[in-house]
Amino acid sequence: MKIATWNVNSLTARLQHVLDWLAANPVDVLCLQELKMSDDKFPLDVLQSAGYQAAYFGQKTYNGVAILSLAPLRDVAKNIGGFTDEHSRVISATVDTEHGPLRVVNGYFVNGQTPGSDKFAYKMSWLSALRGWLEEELKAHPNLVLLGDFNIAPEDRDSFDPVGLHETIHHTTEERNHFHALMALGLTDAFRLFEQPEKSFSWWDYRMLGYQKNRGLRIDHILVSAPLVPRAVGCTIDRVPRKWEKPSDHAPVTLELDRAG
DNA sequence: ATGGCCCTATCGTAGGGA
Repeated sequence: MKIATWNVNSLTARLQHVLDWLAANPVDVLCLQELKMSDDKFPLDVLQSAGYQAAYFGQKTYNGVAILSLAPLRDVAKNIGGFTDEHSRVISATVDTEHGPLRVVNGYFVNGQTPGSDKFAYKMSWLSALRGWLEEELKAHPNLVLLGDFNIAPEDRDSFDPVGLHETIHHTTEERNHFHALMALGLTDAFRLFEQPEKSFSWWDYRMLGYQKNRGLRIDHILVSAPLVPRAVGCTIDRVPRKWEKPSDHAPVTLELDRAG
């Protein structure tokens, strides 16, 4: 089965791209971030017509996350347990696979704007809350995948300019420590389980011909719990939709579990 | 050298993104 993540930068603006991408890449589960719409605007009908069920958690203008799935979704939960958040940033659900239940945790992590800012402080407390909550979630759900837009480039090789952007947003030691703390819970960066091209990124700035010059960051991730590691057979970034007209600034990332069949 | 785009909300411009 295949599970993917994609920050679409407005589902209103990108609905046709999502439908086109799913038609070409019929993944079992697609996690979306930055819906930028309230729940009453969610295009459930058209997604169902494409064969997908959906759990969604939106808000007006900003943020918003959804899980699309060919198979039924159950036990849907919103945001981080025990953490009061005015933003709609996390949605979780369980999908039943041939190898048992899979808990899917889809997150639109805080951007943080600038180290030292209030928004950066919010990012740090949000990440701390996420870690504490996930520690318990992993006990309840051994087969767990945490995926989404992390807004963290975990290593220097995940940035087009690690020297020039040293200790700037997405590159700070504090953010990377949080990423490592998630891995210390027993999560593995699925992308790095496999050989990958150098300068593999999942986001490129709209400005400065970012995509054309491959000035990007790898900030969209799929982390898997220990029982899923031997089941992983591939993890790839699909740059194709980044070349489409009026694209999202992010590309989808896909993990394949349990070789098709 | 600097900043250069896109989306939303809303109708000229501001906030946010990364």
